[in-house]
Amino acid sequence: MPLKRGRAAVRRRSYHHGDLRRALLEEAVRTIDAEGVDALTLRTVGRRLGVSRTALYRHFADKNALLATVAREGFRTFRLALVDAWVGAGQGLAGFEAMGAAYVRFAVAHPSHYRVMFGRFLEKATADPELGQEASGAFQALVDALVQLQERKLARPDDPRQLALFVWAVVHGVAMLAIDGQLRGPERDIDGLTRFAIERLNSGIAAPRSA
Amino acid sequence: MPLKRGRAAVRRRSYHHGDLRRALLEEAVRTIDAEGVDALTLRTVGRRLGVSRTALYRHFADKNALLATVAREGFRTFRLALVDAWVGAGQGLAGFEAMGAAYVRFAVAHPSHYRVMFGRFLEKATADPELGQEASGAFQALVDALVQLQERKLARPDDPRQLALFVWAVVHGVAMLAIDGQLRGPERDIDGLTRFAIERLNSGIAAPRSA
DNA sequence: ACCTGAACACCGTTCAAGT
DNA sequence: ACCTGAACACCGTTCAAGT
Repeated sequence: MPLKRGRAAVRRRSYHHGDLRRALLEEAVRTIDAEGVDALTLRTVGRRLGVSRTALYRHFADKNALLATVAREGFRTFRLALVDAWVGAGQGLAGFEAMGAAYVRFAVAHPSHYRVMFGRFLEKATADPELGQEASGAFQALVDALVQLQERKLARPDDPRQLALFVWAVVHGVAMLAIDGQLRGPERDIDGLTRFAIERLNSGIAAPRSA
Repeated sequence: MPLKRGRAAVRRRSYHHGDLRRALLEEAVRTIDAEGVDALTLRTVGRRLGVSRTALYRHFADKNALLATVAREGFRTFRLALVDAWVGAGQGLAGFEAMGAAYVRFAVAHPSHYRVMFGRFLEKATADPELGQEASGAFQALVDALVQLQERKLARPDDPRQLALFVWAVVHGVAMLAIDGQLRGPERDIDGLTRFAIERLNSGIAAPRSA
């Protein structure tokens, strides 16, 4: 089969002195998003890139390190999506709502990737400090938004980190229920719950009128 | 090694005509709670019970079926814990708060078990309808409580299922953040966030005064 | 420097065979 | 009915060897 050989050779050449690390990462993300984490095997990734199944060890310590990097990159694009929504909607309460919607949208669009980012987070984070940093960055985007809301008297003057953790828990909870398939049947649509949650959330963290 | 043989024989006899299914289930839960889902291998479970590694297939279709049953039993004790807290605190708002605290407490006490219950729920649920029923039962305990709060004018007169989904998302979010190790460092203690979340939650779902 | 191929110690699952 | 043991097709990882 010269045709197949030829194609493999082309692939091979392009990574042989190209960025195999980058290619491995992208292939991993592709597999995870399409088939889930369990479907990710180092052997398959290697085969798809036309590379031996152990070539990966030149670029990552082990499979866990690969997953940690996948999670790290996930947090980076996640943060960008959140900030984009916040800025795009002109900040303030509208920005806050847009950010919440963007949060859930990201999780629903990339459920498996999202799960890698949050599942058994601690173990991966201690092994890869940069992952912890990226995650903190995403969280910080939320804190920043809340601080601004507080300055404009649009949110309660509680500790902003405490407030942010609460908000995070709410959207994280909605996202997890959504991607784990718990939102089925009547009155369990994701968008409906997201809107409702953000509305009730706003009411829960709103600044008291008497203040 | 006659001593070891003797002990194995005793073990063997007790399950040989005993309830191996039950024993397998309990051993699985024990391993999951102690070492996590990934550490659960059919071979180890069999070895620990002094039984061949394929004996399990007489009682469960496969490993997934075992996990689905583990999840199902988890939902049962989970529901009981929630109802206990609700009733024990005399229902009403105090009962609602107790139920929320009990929710997070259960997840923190059995993180791996909790993860099995909620992780990739849909696939397991469709394979095991009884699992879906138990999960719905736990959810229903929450709906029932909210309906009662509404009757006493202690909660907004929204659709109780929508309200329940929101509340569920909040406590599920707090629980997930807690067991995934995201609540570390200053002002990230679990109890503090739980209390804060329930308080803000109450404020978010409270009945409007003008009603 | 980067990659390969054989080898190792694990998996879940199947199935003919035992009692 | 219930359980076993060998066998199969998979894993991640290691390591000597190639270029």
